[in-house]
Amino acid sequence: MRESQKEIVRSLSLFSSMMEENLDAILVGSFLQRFPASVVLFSESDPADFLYILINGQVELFANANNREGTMTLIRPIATFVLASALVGDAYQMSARTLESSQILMIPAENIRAAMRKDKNFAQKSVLELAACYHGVVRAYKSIKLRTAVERLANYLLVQHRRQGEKGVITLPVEKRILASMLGMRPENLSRAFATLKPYGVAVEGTDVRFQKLNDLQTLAKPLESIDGP
Amino acid sequence: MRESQKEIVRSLSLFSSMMEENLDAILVGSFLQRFPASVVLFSESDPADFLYILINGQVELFANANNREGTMTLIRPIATFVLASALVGDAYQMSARTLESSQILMIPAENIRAAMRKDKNFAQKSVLELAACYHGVVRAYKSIKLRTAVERLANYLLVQHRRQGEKGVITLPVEKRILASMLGMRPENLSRAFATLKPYGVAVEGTDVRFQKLNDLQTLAKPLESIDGP
DNA sequence: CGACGATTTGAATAGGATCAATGGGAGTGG
DNA sequence: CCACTCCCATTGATCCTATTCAAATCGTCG
Repeated sequence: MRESQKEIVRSLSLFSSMMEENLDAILVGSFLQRFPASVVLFSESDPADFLYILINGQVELFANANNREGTMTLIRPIATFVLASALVGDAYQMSARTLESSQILMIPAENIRAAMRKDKNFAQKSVLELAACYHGVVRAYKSIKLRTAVERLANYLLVQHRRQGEKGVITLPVEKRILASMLGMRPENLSRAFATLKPYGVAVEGTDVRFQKLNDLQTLAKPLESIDGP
Repeated sequence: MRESQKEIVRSLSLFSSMMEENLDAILVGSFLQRFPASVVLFSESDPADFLYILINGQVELFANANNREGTMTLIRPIATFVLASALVGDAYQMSARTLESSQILMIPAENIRAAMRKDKNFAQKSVLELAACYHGVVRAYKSIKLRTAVERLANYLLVQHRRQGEKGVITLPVEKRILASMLGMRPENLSRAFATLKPYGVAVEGTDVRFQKLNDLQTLAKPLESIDGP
């Protein structure tokens, strides 16, 4: 484990205030690996042997049932994923695959559990991190239960617009196929949802989306802080 | 706070191994209250001032958006709810209402946060509890994303059947109206879903449901451990 | 250039929602 | 105790959303 990698780990709030020796202990047996695109890192129900940290690239967490597959969430750097499973020590709840070539740090889950037992501060940080994860799924759950496909897309676009700096245009961070799955629809339906938003000033050009009537779009989307953030 | 109430709290794994003095400290300012049915305890976006413990009765957590309302989950005794919000100290993510007359213990959220800072063991237990909550929402999210309404109902029935002791008959623990909302459908659609399951040996008699062809029902439901539990 | 996958568009279908009407209990008040 | 009311549950008819199947177009990469 090189110093530079340790600094990356420390940049995460989960590890930011961890004592040096505990952080060193966590990183024993960890390894950084580069995966090409479209590699399955693990599958749901595999024993959760590692906590993952995405250093760069992009990862999709997805799930299968009844011959159907759905994107649960997307991970972008720098962030941990499958923290809950690693902390509890049971099986992964979702599968993961790289969407692009990605550098990923893998930390033995046992190290994480040991740290939780030993390091009070880390346990507290874990509580906050897990609460944030929980919050995120609850939002996604509300969104799919209470909104139509077009509303979900409209709100997704508005959230991205805010995150990307309110420039009147955004770049979709993933393939539309994946975006469709994340929003709980088929690719065909996403195309049609974009078409439905055209009268609301949404102009799609490849991976770029331009907004010409933000007020109209907001009126349609009816964003809620409890789902879409502040 | 009477001794008997303290014992109830201690019966929860979250508090089971907490030192006596810390438990006493948590319960300062807590109060036990009986609410009639259909009382809203709090609404999403209210500041999370309390951790709730349902002693008896039944509580529904629900959410609103766009004039629609949906049941997020049901709480049955004895269990805490809104732990994540209480631990983090921001707003509730869901609203809550009693479905029956219910006894509820309300613990000031600040006490919970103080305990997390002070009591390493409690922080660890909180991690496990939050991970379990997270797991639960992920299951619900998978279910609604990957299954049809009939499949969700079939799997719900099988889970209840297991929980109620595999007797070939179950009693629905909630009104069908609420069950429908929890499964992400309209009451009318739940009726039709039950009708669809009739050829699979599902016989509804009021709040009782009898199973006459469990194998057929399982074949239809295709239950998965990662969604429906072991 | 050629092949492959992603995206879009069209047509038909299926799954749920909505609207409307009826029946069935539970609780209330006379 | 009974009539009345209200809400839940069921059923039918219809509408709307989203999926499926099919085909055409576009882009990218080898």
